[in-house]
Amino acid sequence: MSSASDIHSLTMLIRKLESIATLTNEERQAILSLPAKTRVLQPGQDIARDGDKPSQCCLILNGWACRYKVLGEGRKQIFSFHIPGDIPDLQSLHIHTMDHSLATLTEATVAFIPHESMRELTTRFPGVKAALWRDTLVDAAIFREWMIGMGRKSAFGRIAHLFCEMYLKLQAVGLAGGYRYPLPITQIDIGDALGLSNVHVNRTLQAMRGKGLISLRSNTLVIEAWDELMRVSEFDPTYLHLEKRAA
Amino acid sequence: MSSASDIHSLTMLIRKLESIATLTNEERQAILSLPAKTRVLQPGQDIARDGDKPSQCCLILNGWACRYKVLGEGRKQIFSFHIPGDIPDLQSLHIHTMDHSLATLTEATVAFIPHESMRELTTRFPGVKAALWRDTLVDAAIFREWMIGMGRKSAFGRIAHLFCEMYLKLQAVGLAGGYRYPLPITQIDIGDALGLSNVHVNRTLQAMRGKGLISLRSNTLVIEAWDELMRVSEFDPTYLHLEKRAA
DNA sequence: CGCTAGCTTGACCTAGATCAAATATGGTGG
DNA sequence: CCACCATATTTGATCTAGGTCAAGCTAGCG
Repeated sequence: MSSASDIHSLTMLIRKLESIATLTNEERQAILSLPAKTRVLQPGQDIARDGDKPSQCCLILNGWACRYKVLGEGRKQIFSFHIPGDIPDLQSLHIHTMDHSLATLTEATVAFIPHESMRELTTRFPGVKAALWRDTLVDAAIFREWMIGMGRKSAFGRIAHLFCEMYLKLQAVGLAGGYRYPLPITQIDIGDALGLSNVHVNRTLQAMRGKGLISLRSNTLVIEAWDELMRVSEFDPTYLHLEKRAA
Repeated sequence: MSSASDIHSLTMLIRKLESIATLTNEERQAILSLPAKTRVLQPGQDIARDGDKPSQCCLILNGWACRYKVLGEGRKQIFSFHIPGDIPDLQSLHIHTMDHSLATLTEATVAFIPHESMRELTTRFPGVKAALWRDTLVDAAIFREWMIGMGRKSAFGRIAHLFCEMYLKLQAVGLAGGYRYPLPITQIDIGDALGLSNVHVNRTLQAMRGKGLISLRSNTLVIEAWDELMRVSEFDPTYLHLEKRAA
């Protein structure tokens, strides 16, 4: 059942989908009437675990989450960071067993939407289905871009690329502007995402500060030289497939 | 228009889709009646290039292909290997601009299917649409698994993992069995896929041969110790989401 | 005010890169 | 059948980005 505040929260999903696709008024209305149960989660809490068979999707309303998998001996790989508007486990609609885990990185507000409701929605509105499929494809495009980083870029380029990517993603849903945004994750998280040790992330961040590319204090990232940051990281935003191209 | 030989070729697509989903008789029939233009391509030929806006999908009937992107200074990242039954540019249905390239690795037979025909098919048969969406999601799962390799595994583990993965994928469409398969790619290709230099790929392959895990001569890979290969590469086939689980 | 999670620094080490040259190998044309 | 060529593979020597280990430091919070 949707309450007044849930309706506001589903606006976040509309904003996200409209950053990569176009929706009709009817489709927006239908999304707004999705039933969603909202919960506030603590940082570091698992939302879905490797092996689970979820019966609902989760929409991030506030805070950050990540998808990850742990291997032996404390090795961990983060696959993606998720921000408000994202449905990080959208794939569970079509792939019934989780092959990785999903957890909050910060305190987070999330809305749970039953698969059943999602299926009704996508059956009635093929345009919404297309937008969601497209979202999973953009997701895959981001994975590919991270693969380039881990396969062929230096630590410096990888981190710089991540900072560019998150800026555009946040900006697309109205959560960043003026080349600055809240970055509420640890250097260990950055390392686990990019295949680096926390020590090396730390040293590389200092180098980036030293070159005047960024400043990062108390979880606020300021990009001091956007063009240069894009250049050194070989960042080309095409792969995000944003409808309204940002600066 | 489909000729007799095209009908045979679309069987390959059915086989692939049935490895990850179930199809009704009606759906199989509809797939068989897709129009497809078949062509034979030389090795190393681009099928679609970064920046293109394709109006058709390409189905691999014979040979191998790969998706890749080139950066400056000869650096190249291969994102995926594709084998018969795959539609490597399926995403072009929903993402209109290519953000990477697609090329043959060997001489290859491919069938081109107009987007329009794919759209008709998926509109009439939601089950086929679901199977194709699922295919793009499995694709993304494979990207994630490669990310684990590049981020957190040794060269040895990465190559071993690739060998396990390709065996199950080939087996799923009937192109491998008895722990052996044709591997018609160079050591440079393997390096470009896994983020390694050709020299190091070579040395690692020798180590794998030395340990009696594989043999590889004249483009034929024999897995001499499947269990051990799985173990050293931390290979867990769950992420392939195959309907009929292989050995 | 003290605890704890995160950040920073230093010393040292290693997997894998790079560079350069030598061999295979598999066609091709004669 | 052979000589030739281009493409792969293999080997050796050397180098470096980034890992590992261990110890301080700092800041926010109860």
